[in-house]
Amino acid sequence: MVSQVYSSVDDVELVERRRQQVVAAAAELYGRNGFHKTTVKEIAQLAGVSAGLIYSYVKTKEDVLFLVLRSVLESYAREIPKALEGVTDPVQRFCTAVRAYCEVVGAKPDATLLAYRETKSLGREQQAAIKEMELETNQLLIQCIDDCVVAGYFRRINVELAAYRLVLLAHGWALKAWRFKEFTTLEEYTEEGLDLFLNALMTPAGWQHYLGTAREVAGK
Amino acid sequence: MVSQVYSSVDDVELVERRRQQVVAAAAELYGRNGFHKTTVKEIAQLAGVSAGLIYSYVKTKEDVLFLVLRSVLESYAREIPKALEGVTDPVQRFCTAVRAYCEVVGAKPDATLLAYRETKSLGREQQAAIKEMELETNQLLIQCIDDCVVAGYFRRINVELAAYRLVLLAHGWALKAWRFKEFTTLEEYTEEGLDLFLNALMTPAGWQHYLGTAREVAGK
Amino acid sequence: MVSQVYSSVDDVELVERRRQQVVAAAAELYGRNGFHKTTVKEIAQLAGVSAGLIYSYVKTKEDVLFLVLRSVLESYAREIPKALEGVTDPVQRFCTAVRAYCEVVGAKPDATLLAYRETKSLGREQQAAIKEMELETNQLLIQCIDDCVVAGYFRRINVELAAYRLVLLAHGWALKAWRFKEFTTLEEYTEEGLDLFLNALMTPAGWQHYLGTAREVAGK
Amino acid sequence: MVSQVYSSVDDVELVERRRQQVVAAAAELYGRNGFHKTTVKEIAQLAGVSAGLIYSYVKTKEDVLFLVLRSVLESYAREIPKALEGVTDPVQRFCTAVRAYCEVVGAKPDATLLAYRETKSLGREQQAAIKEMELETNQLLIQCIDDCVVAGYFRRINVELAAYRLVLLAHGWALKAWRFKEFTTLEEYTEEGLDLFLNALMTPAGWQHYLGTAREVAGK
DNA sequence: GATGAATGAGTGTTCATTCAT
DNA sequence: CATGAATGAACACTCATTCAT
Repeated sequence: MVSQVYSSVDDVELVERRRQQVVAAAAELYGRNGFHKTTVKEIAQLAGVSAGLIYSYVKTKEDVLFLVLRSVLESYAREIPKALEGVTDPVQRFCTAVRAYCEVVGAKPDATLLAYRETKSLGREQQAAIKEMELETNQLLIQCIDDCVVAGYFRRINVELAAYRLVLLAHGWALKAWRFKEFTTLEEYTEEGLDLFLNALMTPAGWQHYLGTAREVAGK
Repeated sequence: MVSQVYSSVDDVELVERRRQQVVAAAAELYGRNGFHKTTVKEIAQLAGVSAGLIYSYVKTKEDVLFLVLRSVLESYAREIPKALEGVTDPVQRFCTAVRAYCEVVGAKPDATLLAYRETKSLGREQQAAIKEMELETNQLLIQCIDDCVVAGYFRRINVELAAYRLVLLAHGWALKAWRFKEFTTLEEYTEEGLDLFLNALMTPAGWQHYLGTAREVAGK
Repeated sequence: MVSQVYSSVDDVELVERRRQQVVAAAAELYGRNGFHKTTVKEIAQLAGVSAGLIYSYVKTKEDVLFLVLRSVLESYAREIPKALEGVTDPVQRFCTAVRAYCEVVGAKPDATLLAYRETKSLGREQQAAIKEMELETNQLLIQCIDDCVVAGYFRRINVELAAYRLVLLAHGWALKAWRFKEFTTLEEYTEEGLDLFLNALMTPAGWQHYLGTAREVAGK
Repeated sequence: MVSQVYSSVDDVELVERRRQQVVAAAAELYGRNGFHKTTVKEIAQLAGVSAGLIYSYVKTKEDVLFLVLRSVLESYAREIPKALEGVTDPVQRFCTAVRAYCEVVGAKPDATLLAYRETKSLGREQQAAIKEMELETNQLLIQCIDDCVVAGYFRRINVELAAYRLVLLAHGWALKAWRFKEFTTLEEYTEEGLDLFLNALMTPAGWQHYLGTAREVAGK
């Protein structure tokens, strides 16, 4: 389903390496000046290659944007599962996922902003591919929430909607970072947000369980 | 403080009328194709005027974007106070403000999206003017929250941060409307969101008061 | 032969008055910014009329330039004969004509420059009309020189060529005024130039006559 | 001191070649239709390149004009010293310089006219650079005249003013060529002009020396 | 006669993309 | 595989000119 980007070069490893060069340069410039004001030549220059070369690894200017956005979304899809590794308790998994998401976004807020701003600059298919990837990430959160619901820790709520609220919690940092940075930190923002959600979602049984595991975690 | 846009035409009423024409057409096209892919000629055509005429009411293509975004932000600043008219109870005012914000966003989600996507396409000064307007709107929410805190109905929390969470609640609908529309309604989204916040913010005294006024409101 | 400029207004006096307004404003602006960089609106504004009005007295933008240049050339054709009034001695007439030409040019050097720069911006016919007027002015000089030749005061030379050298003497001040002003005056420039020509043109009889009349003039 | 024109292409030889192409085409068109009426696309077409290419070798349309004018002024600065090579006698050097100047102007009268007409279309800096170059050329004449003065051949006159009169002699041909061609030749125009100046400038010692060297030259 | 809003053709300039070397 | 010169389509913006009022 994820649409591929054509390259005239066969050597897979080289393709990967060159694209990373280009994507890094492009991400930098897109963040600074936006996609439309960034020229292919500028990207080439910052990447240390010729303008023509880019077209050996990509068919259009928009492909570069797609590669950049894909790499952002991939980092989400990579980091959250990584953070969840070894965490088994449902509520802990939920909290961990939320924190991980916020942290990934916090590490590169510009990248998240870019996705909001420029996804629409892609062609239909690539736009769909990006949305698809976002849905996959969301699925991770949905799964976490659902596990808590099934375990009786969370109330029976609209799971997908709840997941989106968490996504907005994470993305919200990026969207308003220019203001937030003036009076709070990512951690405070995340923890308070998490607290807000736990208050709203947790069942009495959930609280009992949560406080128990929290004590346990603290006891280690 | 709000930066003005130059017009070579003096007749204030005419300027207003023509700009509305142009802004309406531009908003439509920006929403459909984005700011950069939208041609001044396309705007002129949709607005039913000549391309040259636009430049009698605006100095640059970016000015048109500014006028569009300004009209969006103005609708926020207009609708929320309007909804609050005659509402005196602090908690009711809070709820009303949130609902009004969500509704105004829900009425033109594309416009809100546009602000997120294209504000950065403006020049420094106009960007600042837009942010200024956003802060003014936020101030309305901040005031509502603060009144509740002062009255003892809300816990003593970081008021501005809370306001931003509400802003994100409202904007969130626009940001993810493409998905939300598939499984929920604006009203459900808003009410559940509001509920979530009330749960997190309200003091016991607040609840007591709230349930009282709610009964009263229902009793009417 | 002199091409006319069409006006939709009949009242001759009004036409004259309006055109003077416009020509004065245009001359000022052409001198400052050149013909091409000057817009009709700018001229209208400086002239204190509406842009549309200009087109009641003129058919095209180039007509305005033509009127400006014509007024310059007319001032030559007016001032030189005026200076010659009452002067009867051939050599004195010659000297007077040259001095008058230099003075007219010196009074409005920008106008002369304008003629050099922008005559080519006119249409064929108007260009020809301007050249025609210049030839008429030159004819005045030719006549003066020829009278001196006939009287035996000047050597038998190519009269028209000599006339052109005098024209270039006069125009030369305008062409290089930016530099001349730094180390000489119009009068010194003129007198030295005249002296140069007299030296080259005068016959012995001419000198004898000239010194006699000069003494006479001084004696008054 | 001479302001440079930016080129995005590094290969010096290629830049030189392409610019010559463009300058030749532009000079032709400027001479025919003037700078302002000449389109960049027209230049490109006549030069046999694409419109976009011009902007690899030049930053603005005005840069093209500057290159054209610079090449004209450079030809003056090149041809006069070249003609003076091997000529040692001061008066002969003077005559040679004047003749060379007239000849180089006569070879491309349109180019000289162009300088008069369009220098003002340049930006401040480039205008200054052109004037600077003109002053350098004038310096050549000033030197020649001064040498004659120092040698006692010429009277003690305002050397710079005299130089300018010679410049106007040379340029005069270009300015009035449209008329001169009808009744004289460049050579006649030049020689008569030179004669006029020699008559005015030379001392008795100068004449004696001059007639001697002239006989000598004729004797060869 | 006078106004100035409206028109729309025209142009300088940019930049994604190609391709000969 | 890599370069960068060359192309040419596209677009913002200007301004002479018109015409309804």
